Amino acid sequence: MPDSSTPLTSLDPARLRLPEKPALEGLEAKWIAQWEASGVYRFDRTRPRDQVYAIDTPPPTVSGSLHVGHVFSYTHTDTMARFHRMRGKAVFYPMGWDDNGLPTERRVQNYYGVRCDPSLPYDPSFVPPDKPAKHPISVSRPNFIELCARLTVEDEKAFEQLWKSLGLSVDWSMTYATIGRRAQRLSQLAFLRLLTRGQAYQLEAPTLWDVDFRTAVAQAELEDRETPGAYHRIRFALANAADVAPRSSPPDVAQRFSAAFVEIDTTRPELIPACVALVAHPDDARYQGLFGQEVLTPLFGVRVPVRAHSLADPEKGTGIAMICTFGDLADVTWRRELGLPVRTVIQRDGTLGEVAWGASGWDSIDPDRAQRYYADLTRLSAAKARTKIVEQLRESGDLVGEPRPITHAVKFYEKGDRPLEIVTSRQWFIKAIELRGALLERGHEMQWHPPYMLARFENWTNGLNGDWCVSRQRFFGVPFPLWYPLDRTGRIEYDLPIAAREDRLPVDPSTDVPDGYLSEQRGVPGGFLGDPDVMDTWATSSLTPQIACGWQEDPDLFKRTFPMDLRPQGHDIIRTWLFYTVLRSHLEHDSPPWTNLAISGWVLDPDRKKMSKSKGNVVTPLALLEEHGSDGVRYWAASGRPGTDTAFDTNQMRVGRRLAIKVLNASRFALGAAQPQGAIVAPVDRAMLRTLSALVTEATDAFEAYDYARVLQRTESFFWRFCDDYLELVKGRRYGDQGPEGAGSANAALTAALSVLLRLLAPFLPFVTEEVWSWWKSGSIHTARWPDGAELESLVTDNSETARQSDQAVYEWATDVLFDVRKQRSEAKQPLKVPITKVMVKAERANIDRMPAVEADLRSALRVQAFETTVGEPRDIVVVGYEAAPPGS
RNA sequence: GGGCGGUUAGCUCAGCGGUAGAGCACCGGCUUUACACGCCGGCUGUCACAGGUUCGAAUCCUGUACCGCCCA
Repeated sequence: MPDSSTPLTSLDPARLRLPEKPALEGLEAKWIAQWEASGVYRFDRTRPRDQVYAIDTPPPTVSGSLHVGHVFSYTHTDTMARFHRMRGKAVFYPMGWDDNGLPTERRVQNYYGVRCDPSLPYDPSFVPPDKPAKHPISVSRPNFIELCARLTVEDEKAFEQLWKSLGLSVDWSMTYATIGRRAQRLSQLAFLRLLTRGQAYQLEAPTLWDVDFRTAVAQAELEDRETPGAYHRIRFALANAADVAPRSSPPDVAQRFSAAFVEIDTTRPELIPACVALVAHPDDARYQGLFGQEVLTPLFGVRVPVRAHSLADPEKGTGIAMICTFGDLADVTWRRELGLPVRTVIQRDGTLGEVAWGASGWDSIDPDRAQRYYADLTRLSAAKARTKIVEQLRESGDLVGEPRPITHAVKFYEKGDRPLEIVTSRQWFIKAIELRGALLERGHEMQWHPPYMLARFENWTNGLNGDWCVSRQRFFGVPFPLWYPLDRTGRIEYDLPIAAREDRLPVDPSTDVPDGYLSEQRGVPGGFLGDPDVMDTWATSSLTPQIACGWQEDPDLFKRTFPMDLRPQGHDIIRTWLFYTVLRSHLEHDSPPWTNLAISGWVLDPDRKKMSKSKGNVVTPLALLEEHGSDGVRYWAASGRPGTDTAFDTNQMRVGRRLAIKVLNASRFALGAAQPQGAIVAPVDRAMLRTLSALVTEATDAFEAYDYARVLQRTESFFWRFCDDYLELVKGRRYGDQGPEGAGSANAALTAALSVLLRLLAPFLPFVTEEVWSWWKSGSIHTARWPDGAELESLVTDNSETARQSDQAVYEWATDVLFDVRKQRSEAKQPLKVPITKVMVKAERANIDRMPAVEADLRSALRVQAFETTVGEPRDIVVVGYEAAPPGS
């Protein structure tokens, strides 16, 4: 630390370099280059764990664009990083890029005009066309991933430039990418460890499924959307009653048995062919007689039982519902708990599949009739099939009344456009549900800033309804490091997965060959097949602490950085990134991944809506940085308190820019005539320094508590009063009005205050503070020691309680007089250059006694020729007159 | 339906048990030797509403309303 031993008041006139007219323009370019060259933000990996401050930076999605929301929250993190660096910690502050996953996949497809076909072999000589071809070119998964890597490298350069412009004090020698080789290796390694410990398993089960992306999705990726729909009242004939009628009776005959119908309400009538039972609440008096009986599905004539289950809601519709394969998650539960058969009609592409009515599992009392109706539904999407079946039901007389439109919450994949279906498929899962209690405890082991964000985590953890489905039927992602043997008939033996050896990772099972096999054996009986899926991108992102800290790669680094000190992130991804990272760390390290969580709010547009690209209200950050200066933009961002949503406000950026300019000018003043320096003896100087000392203590405490916004607010507020009152008050004295002793005191106090104020502001305004620091100090302000209150107080000889109170009272009295006289001058509309001839001061004895200590300062600051004092109350300060304006002015 | 946060000056927000605050906006004045990217001053409020606790409530408690978010 170059400056740590330099006394606060030291000022070497020989090295002082003051610009004529200081300006903010060009400071970003100048200091970014300087910082890079000198390596001020480089992590010192020789320091022991307790001297390290490790930050688990959110890797931004590179295929998207950066927006003000990023600028906002990354600035918060940077202020904290800078504080801890100045506190003497070795700050471990790497940057990751999240290039893994669907958004990149889509961007690469469009950019190069390719599509991924995982069945193709790798083509090492493949070169993408200059322009996308009319028809997409099919490429292998490794080729596709190469293209993803190529494009994301470009995106990452642009991101890095922007982050540097913003002044993030990241160590740019430590970056990682979530699709990079290291991240892939660690994702696969961590997965294999889970598999070994039985914490990952595969299962063929009903899973939430997006029919457009044709992939499974996890609970955390769902969102409810209010969607228009309709209740359809459908009648089911009692099977016994229907037996009375001829089997092929036309609808009008069946209607005669109207007493023998039960009516249900459904929003998904297209699932009637998938119906396996009806269900009502066991206590529902209306249906007691029906339990155990059978009914016939309309149109298809399938006998299904009526069952009782407590999950059935008597208040909903008619209180009795149909159970289908699968309409929603309740259907999945009912099927499992009631032991019902599976009758799947919805396929993975979202259409209704072929069914052979009358065949086993598709029994019907009238297969021909069922087939006739069903033929018109086959290959229709669920939505179209719904329209069609409503016509059919109306025609058959099984639709009671007309559909009643409603709006209801429907589950969607957060990136999807159509409602999710539930499809039975083989997927990999990581255990989570049995760990709920342990994870809640982990939540309590960490410090949350703000604390109430813990409730979000608890809320989510308590609401978990299944294990984490981690397999995705996509391409650009980390593949599962697994193959499956094929038996003699070519059947895949899922129960005997072949795991890759750890020392081979990362592997791509679509091109790599498992040990003991030849590549010719891929896909042939007796051979093998690679697992075709990739992992959920969160399965990689949930390992950012392990990736950044070098788990299983750099044990020395890992020991010095893990568990990390801080995870900063947005509250929108508590249930995903935060939750999964806690889960993985719990499973792998039996520890929370961090000690502190700083949760940022959102940036809201003027209509109080979240700023987002889709809403078209995003401002490009680069333009903002150019217009308001990086320090100005950072000022706005840092005014947003932890966890609080904050309005996008260019006005605040202007205020921040003004603050930065003020720092330049005030510094120039403070340093402009800083000789002679002497003992700090004037009461106002001592009072100012003690107030500043209290500010330092408060700021340090607030920063320790992650309340950076408070530090900024308090420091700014002090700084402005410092400029407007203190600087004005001592201006004449520091120029020598009252002799060398008075000047020496003022200059020493000014120098010390400036040194401290610059350092307090450095985490927020890194550019302007570094610039001013460079005028008179060696080394970077960003590695200078964070100020400390005791050090400031030590400049003042007498710190007795009496001296404190007395100096403070003198300072307050001086500012009272300053204010009263300024006000009268303003009301009299007299310019400052016109001297006031006399001010009559009537006040309490104590304050009159304080006059001599400040009178000379006040005379100079206010241009008062004389004060005339009398003891008395009430206090009365009166400007008696102004000197006549000089002739001709 | 459950949970969390919010409601303070025209706007953005701080204050969270002791006489209502800041910045911006607005109005008036001032070239003042650090700064006109500035300085000095002025105006602005049933602290959402209703109860309660307290000598005293914007602040603590209970309830209501509205806004936002999370979860089901």
